[in-house]
Amino acid sequence: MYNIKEIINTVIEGDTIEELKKIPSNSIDMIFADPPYFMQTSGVLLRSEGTEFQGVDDDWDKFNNLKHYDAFCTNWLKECQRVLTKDGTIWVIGSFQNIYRIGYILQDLDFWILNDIVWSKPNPVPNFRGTRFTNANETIIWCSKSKSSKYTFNYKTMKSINGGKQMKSVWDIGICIGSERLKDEDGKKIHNTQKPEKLLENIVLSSTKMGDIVLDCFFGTGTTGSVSKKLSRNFIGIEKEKEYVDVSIERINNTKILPVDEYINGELDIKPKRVPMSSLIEKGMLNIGDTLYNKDKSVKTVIKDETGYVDLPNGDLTSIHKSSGFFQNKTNHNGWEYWYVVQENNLVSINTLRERYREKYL
Amino acid sequence: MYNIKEIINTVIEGDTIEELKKIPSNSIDMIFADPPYFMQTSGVLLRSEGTEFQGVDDDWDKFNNLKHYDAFCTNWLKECQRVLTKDGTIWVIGSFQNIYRIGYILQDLDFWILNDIVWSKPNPVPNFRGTRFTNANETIIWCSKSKSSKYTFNYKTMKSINGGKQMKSVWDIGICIGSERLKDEDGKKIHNTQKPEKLLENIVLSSTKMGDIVLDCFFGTGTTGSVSKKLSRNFIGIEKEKEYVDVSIERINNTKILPVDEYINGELDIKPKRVPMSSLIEKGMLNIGDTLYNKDKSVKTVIKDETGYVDLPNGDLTSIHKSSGFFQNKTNHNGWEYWYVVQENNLVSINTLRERYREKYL
DNA sequence: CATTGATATGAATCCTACG
DNA sequence: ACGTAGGATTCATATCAAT
Repeated sequence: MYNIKEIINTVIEGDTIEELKKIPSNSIDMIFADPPYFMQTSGVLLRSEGTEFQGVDDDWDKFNNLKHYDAFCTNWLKECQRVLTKDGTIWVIGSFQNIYRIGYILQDLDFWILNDIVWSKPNPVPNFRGTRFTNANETIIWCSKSKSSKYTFNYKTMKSINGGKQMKSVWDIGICIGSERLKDEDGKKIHNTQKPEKLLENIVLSSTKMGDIVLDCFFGTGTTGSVSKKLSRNFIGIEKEKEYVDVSIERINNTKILPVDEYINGELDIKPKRVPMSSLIEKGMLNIGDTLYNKDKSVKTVIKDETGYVDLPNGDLTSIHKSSGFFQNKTNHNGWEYWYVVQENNLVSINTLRERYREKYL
Repeated sequence: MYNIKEIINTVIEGDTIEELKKIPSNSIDMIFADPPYFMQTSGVLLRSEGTEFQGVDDDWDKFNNLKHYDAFCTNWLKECQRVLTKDGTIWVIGSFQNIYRIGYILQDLDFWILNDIVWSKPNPVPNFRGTRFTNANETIIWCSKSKSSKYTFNYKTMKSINGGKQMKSVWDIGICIGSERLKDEDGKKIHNTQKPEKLLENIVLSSTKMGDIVLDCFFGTGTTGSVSKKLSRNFIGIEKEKEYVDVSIERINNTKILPVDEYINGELDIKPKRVPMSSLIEKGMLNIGDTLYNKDKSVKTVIKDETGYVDLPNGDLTSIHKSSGFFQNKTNHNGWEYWYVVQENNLVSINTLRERYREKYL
């Protein structure tokens, strides 16, 4: 069994399942997995001008049949579930050839699907023969370890990155080409399925915090490691092929850690400490007997006890939240934004008092 | 067992699996299926202003667990496979809650996936609580009955509709709202999951020919029937709920058949009849012993026999296609466009001779 | 009539820290 | 583990009223 501290920010050369078995349980915050797709391609595919299209024809993508592929995936996904912390999440990318096997197995293992992200490619490989729609998408399934996991999702960070709108499950990202694509001395691509960094940036920024441990058990050229380093996360890579291990280590060594900004440190998603009404009363910022008003003073109530409960017209005692809901005839309620109090002849929001409390005492 | 002619362009009220069993084998050209998604929602979901979101809470979407759902889907998908013609195709739509069950079962039943289409929604329901990425996509899996099916795909029709570019597997289509959404007298939506007609238009136009029989075994409000009628295809609907049956019949009666155009009749995808070299020789348009040249006359060969085989420099006999490939040092080859023959002192493309043959004899 | 603004709503696995 | 209270949360489009 590995000591987790000794394998952090390293690439382990070895078989995915064998190496996963050596990682301690409940030690990994997030996993990204880009397994073999089992493309089941056969023969050569020619472009219309007669040249040969270089698709995925690697030995690592060969399986005897779907059932073998299922067994393989069940094995490594079980180990992934074991090594994840209880609130950890896993992302698995695939295409129509394999993603239905992956999704089915994930559900059978009681992973809980949070989203299925569509990687929509503006520049996909066209369908050379005109036999189908251009296959312009891959799917990334995002799951928590279990239904009850309190997973990390940096909602406001992603909303801000997305120009102030909720980020959707469809991501338009170009395939990995140009200078980002790793090539050997002859200019030949080193790996057939290198993923674009933008894809991993979205994944890492949305589902991890600074300092988290990200595991990629099909490391390839190390995109996950490089992006994790850039964004001040820790990574662990597992990769079977020595050639890829060497390439990824060099790539990560050449990667610079970015200056920490509000997206990287996730400050937009830090939740302020909770403040109960009783704390304001305890500090004398509010008092039992104080009258609370809504903004236009058309509604009022009185603080009745040290917990901050107020009275309703029928005499019931209840929280500032329930009471604000009652007076607005709504089922929800945020009393902090509804109620005001008169202090020194000014109408002051109790939310303002809460902010003062946080500044002074937290 | 139904007589297929008697159920064409009708809506059958009844249980999906029971009614499918009464449809003759190998009788249906295309199936569109929009099964229950088994959403597994619970409780109420409130918008931030406090009103309740009206999601899918119909009895037809309730199952005990995933295994029951799997068994249900296996049953109806098996019947679908039986009723499809050998070259028939099926489209099944779903969301992340169920589509991995569907895709897995389809593959286990030896359906052959042709594409997974992403229905990308510009106007999805937002995530009210900020807990995930906005779920902005559904998936439609398109399969042929078997790997060897010679399925219909109107490639050029779809390319033309798409402004001259190959149509991709990602479709941007808005959800069904406004006047297209069927409502009752009180203005309430009749069905919780009515699909947009644009979606079905793409499906019907791409994968069927005029006059084909389209089956929808979860007919709902009859979008499939209405679109099929508009586009001069035949439909059969199966629907359990009498309310939906009545609504769909009225809807289809009010649907007008569109004037047949080049998209509806699929003329862009009509393939010219194949003409063997032997036919041109038989009709005396070419003769054994004729010399064939490439366009600049730098390469030549001679027709050696009645099948139209020509000789290579090494003496081998081979087809016009293989030989044109040989001289261009390519693995592919279209001999019709490469070779010319001298007739009445003019260099004439053998492709021109083929066109003359088609005009005269086909 | 054109424009602006308020309101309604759609396949949704939609909260969580603390006691 | 479970109940409770604190507290956070939406986008595109259609319709209709008001200007």
